[in-house]
Amino acid sequence: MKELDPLLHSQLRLAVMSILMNVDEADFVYLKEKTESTAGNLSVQLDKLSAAGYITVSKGFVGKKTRTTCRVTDAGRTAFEQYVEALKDYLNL
Amino acid sequence: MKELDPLLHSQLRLAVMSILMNVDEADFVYLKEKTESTAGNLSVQLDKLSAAGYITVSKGFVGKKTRTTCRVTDAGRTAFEQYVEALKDYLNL
DNA sequence: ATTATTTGGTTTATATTATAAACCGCTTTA
DNA sequence: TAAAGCGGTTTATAATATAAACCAAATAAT
Repeated sequence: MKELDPLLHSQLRLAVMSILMNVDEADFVYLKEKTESTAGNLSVQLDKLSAAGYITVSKGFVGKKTRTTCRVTDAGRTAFEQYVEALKDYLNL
Repeated sequence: MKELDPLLHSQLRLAVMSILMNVDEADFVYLKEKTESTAGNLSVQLDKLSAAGYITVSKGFVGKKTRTTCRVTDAGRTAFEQYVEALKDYLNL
């Protein structure tokens, strides 16, 4: 049985990656709403994905307010796809 | 986004359930080999699945040696199927 | 026949993880 | 100018996964 990438095998990180796979970019507030997570938890998990090189996190401004934007990287995309393939074995798909 | 049953969202427990979904029953030694897990880890995770009512664990003898046999219950089957459906959303399947 | 060794596990300790709570700086509103 | 919100981060706590240590019974070796 293939190993399941532990970085992706976490509900919140997987949800974030899943969203980012489908949109060009998404900001912190959007991800928080979509995933129904707390800000603290989301912040931590984004850091981990970022540290792993699976996403990029960039901070900018929209007017006077800060805006944190996330994108999936090529490495993240590949990791996600491999994770999906590995999971299929487990799910009998 | 649907919640992912935390009992199933664990590599080893998922592997065990995945195996049990396909065979009528499987014993401890077989599960250990197939999942490449340590006995301690497997023992703990089988207990959890059993406590949740997802599997039954029965101890018997084959000759003079003990034999621990596991089967998935109807509740386990249902939970597994729901988990798979929920995951599909995340994986974009 | 007694002393290893192996088999089939369980229990307990530890490291990792997920999660929430508390906090912080900046803005807007009262 | 105080207080309330927004957009987060940091830190503490609870839960989880995992391995290490252990145990009893059976088999093998001396």
